[in-house]
Formats: sequence, structure tokens, C-alpha cells
Amino acid sequence: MKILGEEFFEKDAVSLARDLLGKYVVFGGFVGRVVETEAYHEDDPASHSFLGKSFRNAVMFGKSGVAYVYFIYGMHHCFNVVCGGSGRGEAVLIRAVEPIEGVDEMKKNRRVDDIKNLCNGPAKFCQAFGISRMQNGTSLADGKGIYFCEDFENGGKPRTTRANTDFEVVATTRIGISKGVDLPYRFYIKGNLFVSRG
DNA sequence: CCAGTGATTCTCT
DNA sequence: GAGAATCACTGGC
Repeated sequence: MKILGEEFFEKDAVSLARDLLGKYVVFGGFVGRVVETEAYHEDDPASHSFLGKSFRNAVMFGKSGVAYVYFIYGMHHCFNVVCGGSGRGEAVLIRAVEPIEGVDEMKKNRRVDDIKNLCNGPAKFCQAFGISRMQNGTSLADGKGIYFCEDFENGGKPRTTRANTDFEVVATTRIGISKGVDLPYRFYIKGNLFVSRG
């Protein structure tokens, strides 16, 4: 289980959004397989970085491989991966993951029993994993907090999910935005049961 | 469909 | 500054 390092996140947001699909995200005792992402960059009117640096989006303009977590609609958190190289204002939103480990705790956090309804949305994923603004600006490459890895062996047993490369990627328009609506920056694993909308 | 909820940004003074 | 509008969402009709 090798942790993805800073260099993995230095590519542009659209490339990283594709490359994160099938990777495993780990935080505390929670593990999920990334099945749906969206890309945002500075020349994109739907991006928080579009209007330039501010107090809220400052970490978006910092180093690649850092978490950008923001609070929205008065009740929800969304988790993004800063990328594109230093100061580029690019990030990838994690929209959905397939629950792998810590499922019982996720159910408690979400107060929901249906496994398909635990992490199938950006704020649901944060609620299930217990991610909040505490994680804003933290490194994803130092192995101390949230991190990503290529493979995950389920307690030494054979993995219950399909191999990383065994899927097709679908690119569509993004969800929940009013600008840049035609850009095909949403990516998900074709046929996966845990995406927010198939 | 639409309300809830609060941070952020826009649009005027 | 103040008030209005907007918002990378979710859950309950």
C-alpha cells in the first residue's frame, strides 16, 4: 500500500480528476474507492478560484497535494484535492466513493443504513468520513491525515472490489453549478453503483 | 419540487 | 458598510 506523493497531484485538474478514479482514499479508519470526481481550474467560471485568491480559497492557490475543504449551504462540507502545480488555483472535487472499510462507523456518522447512500455525494462523503474544515490546508502526501493510495488490501484478504484498471471512465457535465455548465469536467466509473447519479 | 442554513460575494449607497 | 443574492448540497415532500 503505497501512499501517492506530492508529484502525483502536480498535473492539471482534468487529468487528475480522471487519474483519481479507482484510487483509494484513507482517513482514520475509513477507506473508500474513488468513483466520481469533478475538475475545477482558475479560468473556469464555476471554480472558487475564478475570482482570484481570497481568505476562503487561499489553499487552492497553494501547493499541490493539499486538501481544500469548504463549508457550503450552511450545513455541508466539500473536499477537494489541490493540484496543477503551485499557485495555479486548480482542484478536484471528490463527489463519491465506494465504501470499503469503516462502513459501520460511516453509517453512524450519516445516520443512514443503506450502503449505497453513504458516500454518493460530495457532502455525504465528508459526513461519512468525518471530514470538516479541520482538514482544510492539510497535506495529502505526508501520510498523517487524509491520503490516497493505488491499492488497498482489505485486512490482508483479497480485495472485494474490482482492480483499479478494470473500468471505463464516463465524462459528463458537472452537477450543481450555474456557470461553466457545458464543460465536460465530471468523471465517473461507468456502471458503478456508488456514483451520485448514473 | 423546494426549504434549510450560514459563509461569501455582489450591488448599490 | 448594509442588504441582497448566490452557492461545487441534501433530504423530505
